This record gives sequence, structure tokens and C-alpha cells, in this order.
Amino acid sequence: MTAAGTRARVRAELTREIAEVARRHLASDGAAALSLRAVARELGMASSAVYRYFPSRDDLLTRLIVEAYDALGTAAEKAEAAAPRTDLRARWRAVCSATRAWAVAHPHEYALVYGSPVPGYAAPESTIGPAARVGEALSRVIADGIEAGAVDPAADATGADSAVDPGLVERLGLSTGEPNPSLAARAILAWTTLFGLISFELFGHTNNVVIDHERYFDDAVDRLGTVVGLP
Amino acid sequence: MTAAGTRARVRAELTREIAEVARRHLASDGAAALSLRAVARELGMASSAVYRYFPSRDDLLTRLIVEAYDALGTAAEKAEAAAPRTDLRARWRAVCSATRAWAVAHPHEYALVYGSPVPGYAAPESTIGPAARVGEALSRVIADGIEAGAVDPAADATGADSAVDPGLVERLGLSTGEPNPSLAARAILAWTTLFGLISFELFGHTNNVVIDHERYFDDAVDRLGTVVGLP
DNA sequence: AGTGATCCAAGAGCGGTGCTCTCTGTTGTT
DNA sequence: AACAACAGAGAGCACCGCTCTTGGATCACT
Repeated sequence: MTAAGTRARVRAELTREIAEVARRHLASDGAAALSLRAVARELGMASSAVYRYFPSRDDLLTRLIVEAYDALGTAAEKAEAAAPRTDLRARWRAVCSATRAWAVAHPHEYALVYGSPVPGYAAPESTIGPAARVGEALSRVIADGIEAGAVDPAADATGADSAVDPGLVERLGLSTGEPNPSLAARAILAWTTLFGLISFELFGHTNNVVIDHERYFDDAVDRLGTVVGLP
Repeated sequence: MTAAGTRARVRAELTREIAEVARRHLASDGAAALSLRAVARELGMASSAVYRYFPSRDDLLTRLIVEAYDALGTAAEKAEAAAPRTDLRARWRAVCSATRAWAVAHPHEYALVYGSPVPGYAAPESTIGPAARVGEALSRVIADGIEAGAVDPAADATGADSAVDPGLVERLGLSTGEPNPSLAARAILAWTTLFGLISFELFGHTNNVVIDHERYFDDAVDRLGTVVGLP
């Protein structure tokens, strides 16, 4: 009983250790250069032994993907929680800035989850939840604004909201009972733009265009706040 | 003379053919799976022979990158040219829609240029010009609007424009003589958002979020047009 | 026309990759 | 104590990028 628990614990520990080394390799060399053999070498074990813990390189990558999503989500949520509840703008900025800060600090992990998908690799179900955390944090700010009456969900409506999954809209608290919850498309647009901004910066597309990335980013975030109707 | 010309022509032809096969492999399997050996196999030559034409796999990739930028730029420019000169909104939409259409039709090539950068690969100078074409097309629409008096560059100004390279602003025709050319940051934001939208769609982040991608995209593009002050 | 330089393609080979299979020793269970 | 599950090692397969050497073909120049 306890013995079996021991064995399982040892196994879990080694699994964690492999992932840890892999994460370090990923951070320094990028996903494409992540090599199972190199990880095994660093741990002083045969490459074949690693397959006892991760059935394939892709499974190792999946683990790193989930860890990255969770690290980013935690960073965003913590920053949001530290802002005054009633200051919607501050909370909005907190989520966005924390997201960018994490991305700048972990460019390779960011690229792993928000860059080109690995060909032939299909993200498993287990990544969906963690991947949604930043978007949910943004939605929560808007939803609180609607609830408090500070955000008018019907203002500036277009027909695009029906292009969004209604179940999701309901779940995020952006629904208003109307058949056309006009804020959803704008919220998703803001979410998309947030990561578009970060990706362009990290991937170097604004290198000869934007001089002061942080200032440019902060201004864009404020514009996005206005787009989603924050006061 | 003509003989030397012949040899050079044959060489250029084979170079083109290698790139052509590589582009097909890229389109079907993605950049990560692009193998010089596989290209050589398909052409019936030894892998070592390919190195006479491309000194490394990265140089082959560079060629494909430039070709992708140019194909995308051409598509956007052609679409823009087909819209009525005075209809700024139509021209704006044309550029955006053509960009998305090209990306959807060539997802792997799009991912090559707008996805995660290849680690250890630095884009050479030669890619800068082609990479700018879509952004320039967007700027041209705005600049024409300013010149025609239909777009007020001073409206809705924030301090973020000084975060943008002033030389670039001048070159794009977005300057107004003022020290603070207030449209620049918004134009770049629109440009960034355009590719953020496409990337999120192609990389699957909006899979369980947006139902009708085209409609959602068109609406977002219209919003962007408003952001940059189009009438 | 002959000849030396140049170019091209091929082949072998190096060190690396992901992954599989087989074998051995250990460890937990009964 | 016997057995079954498991962990690790090693060899091996097919592939990769890239280099070096070798043997022909082709070119340019005297």
C-alpha cells in the first residue's frame, strides 16, 4: 500500500524532473530544438528510459504547453486580483500588462502556445481549460462592469455577435438576455488584439516600426478597454 | 558568352525548381518538416548536390519566406487596386480580406512568416521590404484619406504616437507636420490586429469561440477602419 | 585544339534526431 | 520465497543537416 505509493511517488517525481529539464531546454533553445535525447543526457539516463515516462516527444510538449498556459493564466489572475475591485480600467490593464510581462519573460514558452502550431500535433482536450484563463479574466472584468451598470452591453452593437458561440457568451457572463449580446464580438476582438500585439512584438514584426513597445502597448490596451465599453 | 549565359540559365532554372518543390513540401507538411533530403529525392538528385544551389536549409527557408511575403503582398495590392479609388472603406476591406484569403489558402506559408520565428534563424535584410507590403497598402488608404480631407489625423489623438518611429511615419504619408502625428499608432494597431485576427483563426485559438469566422472578421475589419478614422 | 580551371553531381561518412525492441536487474506483491 | 510488474540500458532502424572527397563534364583561354 504505502510501498506502491512510494513507487508511484518516485515515478511522479522523475516525471516532474524530466519536464523541468525539458522546460529549461525549451526556454533556452526553443520548441523545435527540444530533444528527448538531450534531456535524457542531462539527467544521466538512456534516451529509451525517458519513454517510460513520456510515450513520445509530443506528449512531453503537451505537458510543457499546459504548464505554460497555467503559468500565464496564474500571472494574469494574480495581477487582476491585486487591482481594486471597482476600478475596471485598472483590472483590465493589470490582466493585459501581466500577460505581456509573462510573454516577454518567457518568449519561447509563449511562442510554443501562441506561435505556429507544430505540424501533425493536435492539442489534446486537456489544454483547452488552461488556454482560456486569460480570456476569462478579461471577460470577468467586463461582466463585472455590466453587472455594476458601468458597462452598457447594448451600446455600439453590430451584427457580428451572432458569429460567436452563444454558449460561450452565456458562460462568460457577457449575455444580456437579448438574442444578440452585442459585447461578445468586441470582447473577443480585444482578446485577439492583446495577443496580436504581443506576438508582433516578440516575433519581431514591429522591430523597425515601434520604438517604445511598452508605451505603445499600454496605449493600445487603453483603446481596447474603450472598445469593450469600459468607463 | 552565350554558353556562359546558358550555364547560368540552367543553374537559375534548377534553383527555381528546387525552391518550387520545397514550397510544395512546405505547403503540405509545414516548415518544421521541410527536409532538404526529401526535396533532393523528389528531384532525383543526391542531397549533397542541393548544397550547390542553397548553402543551407536556412537559405532555402529564406527564399520561401521572401516568396511568401511577396505572394501575400501582391494579393493584397491587387485587391486594393481593384476597389474604387475614392471609396476608402472598400479599399480598406479589400486589403484586409485579401490578406485573410491568402492566409487561409496558404496556412503553412502564413505560419512560416507570421508564426513563431525559427530559433537560431535571423531574417536577413532582404525580407524587410516584402514584409512591409501589406502594412504599406493599409497606410496608403489612410494617407489618401488624409490628403482628400476625409480623414482627420488629429482626431482622437493620444500620446502613443511618439512611441512610433517618426521616419517611418513620414515615409508612410501619415505625418501631418505636427510633432505628434496622431494616426500612426492607430494605423499600426490596426495592422497588428489584422494579423492577430488571422493568426488566432489559423492557429486554432478561436476554434470553440467564433462560429462564423468570415463574418466575425469582416465586422472586426470595419471596426478597425473606424479606429483609423475612415469615414 | 589542347589544356588547365571551373563547375556539377554523387557517395561515403559524421553526429545528431525520434522511436522500438530486447534483454537484464530490481522492486513490490502475494 | 516465488512471481509479476516495472525501470533502465543498449543496440538498432530510418531519418535528418551538413562536409569532404572523388570522378566527370563543361567552360574559357592560349
